Amino acid sequence: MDALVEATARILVKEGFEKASTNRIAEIAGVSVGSLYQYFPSKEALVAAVIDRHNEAIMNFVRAAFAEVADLPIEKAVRRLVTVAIEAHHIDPNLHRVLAEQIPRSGHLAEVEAYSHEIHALVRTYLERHRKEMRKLDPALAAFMCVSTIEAIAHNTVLNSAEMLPEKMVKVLVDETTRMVVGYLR
Amino acid sequence: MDALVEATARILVKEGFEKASTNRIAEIAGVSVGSLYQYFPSKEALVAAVIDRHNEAIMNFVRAAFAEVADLPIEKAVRRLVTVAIEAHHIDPNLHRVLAEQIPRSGHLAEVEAYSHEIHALVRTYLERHRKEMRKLDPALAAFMCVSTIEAIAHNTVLNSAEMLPEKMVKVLVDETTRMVVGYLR
Amino acid sequence: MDALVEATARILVKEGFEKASTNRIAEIAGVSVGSLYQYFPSKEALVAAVIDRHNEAIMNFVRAAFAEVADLPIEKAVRRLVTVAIEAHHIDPNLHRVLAEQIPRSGHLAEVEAYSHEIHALVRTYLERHRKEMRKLDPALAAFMCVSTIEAIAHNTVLNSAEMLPEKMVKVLVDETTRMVVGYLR
Amino acid sequence: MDALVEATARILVKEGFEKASTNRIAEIAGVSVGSLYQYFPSKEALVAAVIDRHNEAIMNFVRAAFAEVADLPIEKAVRRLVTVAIEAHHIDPNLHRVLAEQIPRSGHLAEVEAYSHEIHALVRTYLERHRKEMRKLDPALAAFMCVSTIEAIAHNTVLNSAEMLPEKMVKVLVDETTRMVVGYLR
DNA sequence: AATGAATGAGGATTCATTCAT
DNA sequence: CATGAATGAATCCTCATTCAT
Repeated sequence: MDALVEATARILVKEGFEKASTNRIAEIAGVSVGSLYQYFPSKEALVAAVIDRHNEAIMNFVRAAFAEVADLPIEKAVRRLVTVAIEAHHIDPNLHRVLAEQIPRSGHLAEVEAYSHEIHALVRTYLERHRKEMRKLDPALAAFMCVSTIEAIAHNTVLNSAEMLPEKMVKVLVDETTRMVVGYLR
Repeated sequence: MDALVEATARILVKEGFEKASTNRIAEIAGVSVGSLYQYFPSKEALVAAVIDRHNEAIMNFVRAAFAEVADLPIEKAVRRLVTVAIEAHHIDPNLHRVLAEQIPRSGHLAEVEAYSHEIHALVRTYLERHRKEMRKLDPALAAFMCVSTIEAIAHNTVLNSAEMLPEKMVKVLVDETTRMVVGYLR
Repeated sequence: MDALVEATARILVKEGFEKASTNRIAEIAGVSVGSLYQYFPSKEALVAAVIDRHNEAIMNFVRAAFAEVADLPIEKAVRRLVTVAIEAHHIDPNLHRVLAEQIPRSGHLAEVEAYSHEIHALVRTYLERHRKEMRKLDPALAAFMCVSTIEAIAHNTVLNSAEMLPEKMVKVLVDETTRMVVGYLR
Repeated sequence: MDALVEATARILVKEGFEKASTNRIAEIAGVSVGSLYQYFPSKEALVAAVIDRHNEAIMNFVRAAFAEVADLPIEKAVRRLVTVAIEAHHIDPNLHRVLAEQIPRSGHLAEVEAYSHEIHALVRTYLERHRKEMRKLDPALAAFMCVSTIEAIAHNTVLNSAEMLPEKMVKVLVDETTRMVVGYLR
């Protein structure tokens, strides 16, 4: 039931993980607990479904971006990818935050790491195709550097921006991040 | 009681947050639950104390590093700070991981953000003192970029390195991160 | 539906009473829960059907034995009946055991007692027909004594023999039981 | 807490196993569920305690009887033991019935079988000491026959007598059982 | 007649917190 | 000060039963 995943996400965001009891989730989804357990074998499985749905949504953005960017020169490519990273974090920032907290303890690290690996692989592939535009560097290492940097800036920008930064500087941040990453690669 | 904070940290690391019941913590600390509540008004307060102790330990490293580095040129300073960031993540990586998960849900975000602000301020101060070595840039923005980048790489290196990177590349990583950050600032 | 009774018996034996949910029974029987409730008004009714089927199977043995034995002298008759009692416990020993546990709590004591009465009546009838071969005794009382003794030994032999007795002593046990009962009657 | 065992026994007898929820038991015992779990790790452990208490009470009768009877000739000894068996079944017949149902499914068969073994051993020891009064027979086998017979008659007498027998015939039943068993042994 | 999704009361168990001693 | 027995609300999950299709 899609309503159950939706309800779980909503409660996770609005009331936190502790309040997300299976009975409450079922109630919000408009079904009975019994029905919940007809579709999901455990609370954990429900949370896993939420995580997956969210990650899949993000990955759709990301995969599309890499396709788009495959033949672009690094400056343009990085700019686009940074923009996409920030956009991706805007998909559902509050859910993203809650899930970031829940994932490690929910035993879904494995699934999430699969996405992480995919992103590293995509970056690495791009870097290898465009190695002539860059200085000599180890593709795996460079991928790690780029992913860590872009991901962190996007994460902090979207999740903490009100606290840490003058608002509405996304354009500037994209510029800066692009500069940092491209400077590093060249 | 310091033993209580220690016991909490130990259980958090060894058995996870779910197993860290107040009764269990008191038992490990060698006192009674009653005594626990004599010193800490709630479980949350105990966790807060653990968070604080850990952050204080990290901040000691960090503050010392900034003192050390205040007059160094940016290349040397950044290299030292990156090294310290990685070392700081090594203080108690498992506890760090658990706390990173617990903090947002424990309502202690505020305390943690104070440390975050302090670090941003330290970086910003350094950058302002050394602005002649750099291109023209907004100190707050540059601080945000540097802290995000260094913190992310240190975090990912220490917590996930086995998964993502060939081991024992700390030296290389410090070089690369330094290059990225310095390249960005200049 | 006979498949339902069969499925119930199978689950009762293989997975125990706790696992025998109506949904599971229906699944094993290859029908839907709805169909189950078309044929049996409740889970209890299903269990009752299993009990009945099992008791009927046993009673067929027993009735046949009494017919066979009606004109035999007591020594031969008792030997035959003891043998049959043990054979009857071999029909489906595991089901027998599970049902022995379930019957009292399932509220089917009444049905089972009807079979018990029938057996007592059969014994009593035999004893009355053969009273010349015996000492003077109250037929009801003697029937109670004989049935209790034979049933208990057959039950313990089949259900616990591995624990309590050297194996393969059935022949000896029949001899002994016959001796005890005949000695009592004469 | 003894009140908990008592409450469990009472509920088991008065309302059946299905109604014996831990919350209900705690309520009847006059404590909270939490306290129940302070003393017993699970519902099963509580039931085990009830079983043990009941078996211990019975075994006190039985052990005393065997001590008393050790040097008596078989006629007197058997009469006494039969009487004690019936008395023992009178200790708490309703509880006895419920437990007889619960034991096999509660996984406490092992404990109960220990008592069974003890009784067989006591009988066997008696028989060996008095073998001169009897025909030649295998002590283990004879013990099995005697225990099965006496136990069954006592059980049926106490638990089903209203259904199966004219009441108040205990004296007669003791006579008959003694006759049957002594006749068998001699 | 058959289906199987939906129901929801109920059960075992945990744990932060209190308070009489 | 310290203790730890006692509390009971809250949680996850099961299962007999119903009923719209």
